[in-house]
Amino acid sequence: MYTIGEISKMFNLPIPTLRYYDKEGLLLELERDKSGIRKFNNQNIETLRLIECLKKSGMQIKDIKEFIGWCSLGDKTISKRKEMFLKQKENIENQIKELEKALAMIEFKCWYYEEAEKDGNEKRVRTITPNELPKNIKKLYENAH
Amino acid sequence: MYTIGEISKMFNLPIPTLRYYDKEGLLLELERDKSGIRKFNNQNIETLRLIECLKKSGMQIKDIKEFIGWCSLGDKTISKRKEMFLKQKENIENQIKELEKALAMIEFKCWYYEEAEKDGNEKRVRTITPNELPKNIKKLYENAH
DNA sequence: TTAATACCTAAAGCTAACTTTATGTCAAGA
DNA sequence: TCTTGACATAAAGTTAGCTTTAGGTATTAA
Repeated sequence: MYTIGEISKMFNLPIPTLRYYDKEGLLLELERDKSGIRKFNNQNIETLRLIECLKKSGMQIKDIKEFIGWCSLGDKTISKRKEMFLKQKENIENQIKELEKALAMIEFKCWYYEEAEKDGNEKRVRTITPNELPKNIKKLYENAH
Repeated sequence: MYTIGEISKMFNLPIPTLRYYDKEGLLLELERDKSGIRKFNNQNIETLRLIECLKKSGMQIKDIKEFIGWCSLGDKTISKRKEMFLKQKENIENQIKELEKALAMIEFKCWYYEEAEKDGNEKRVRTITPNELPKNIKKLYENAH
């Protein structure tokens, strides 16, 4: 059993954030001692790990809460929960694709400014047409557009 | 030259959002006609493409604005701009790594609920120890932890 | 000439996800 | 006994990034 301070260090989350998650209904099974102090068990830690993962993948608190609610309704919500994870999987895959497109653009810009820095100005590099670009840079340019 | 309505459709951004970007100083070189109507040229469109990319990669408006400011200061800010893109490149690479970790966790959960759905309950799948997991699933589990 | 449409501004409003503040309880050490 | 530190609550405040509202101008179509 862990106190809120210990969990705060464990997950690198401020104590008020943990209390906020609790208030929002993300930690349904969280117990208290006789004087009202929160006691986190391994189950709660697993839940927090999942919350961490879902948040990192961009899911909103209210949707995480909905999922947590389903969990507490037992076996009859298994399909719903599976569907949610399948959707979230697609979601993350799309995010990764989008980031990879952005990365191509940024890498092109890195090259661009590398050249400009060598020249001391942007004159030459600014007027290069896509066809004159080095092969690898051309690829970046195309991926970004 | 394009009107704000045309640009709105082109980028799939609401008109007020474009006006907001302008107000925030993200579209420094934006011209107006005699009656004050915004006229977007190809340069502005390039800027919007970059804004789109930087936003997609999680950069804040105020930082994009700072960068736009550097651009208007000419050659003496070339190194600064290069550094910004190098930092942003790392940033995106980290985001992708984080998303891949989250993806492993989510894929594990997909498998978990697939099994639970077959069984009609979570009993069996819940009590499987990491070592008993199928090889490919074990990998997901480990990547996620 | 009027009505619709597309533009304009300033300012207020909104939402998510915290974060801060003010106030209070409780247990342990000096 | 008193103070310190870790916990608690409710409620107000914060921030980013829009979005909506209210009111006005200018051009075109009937």
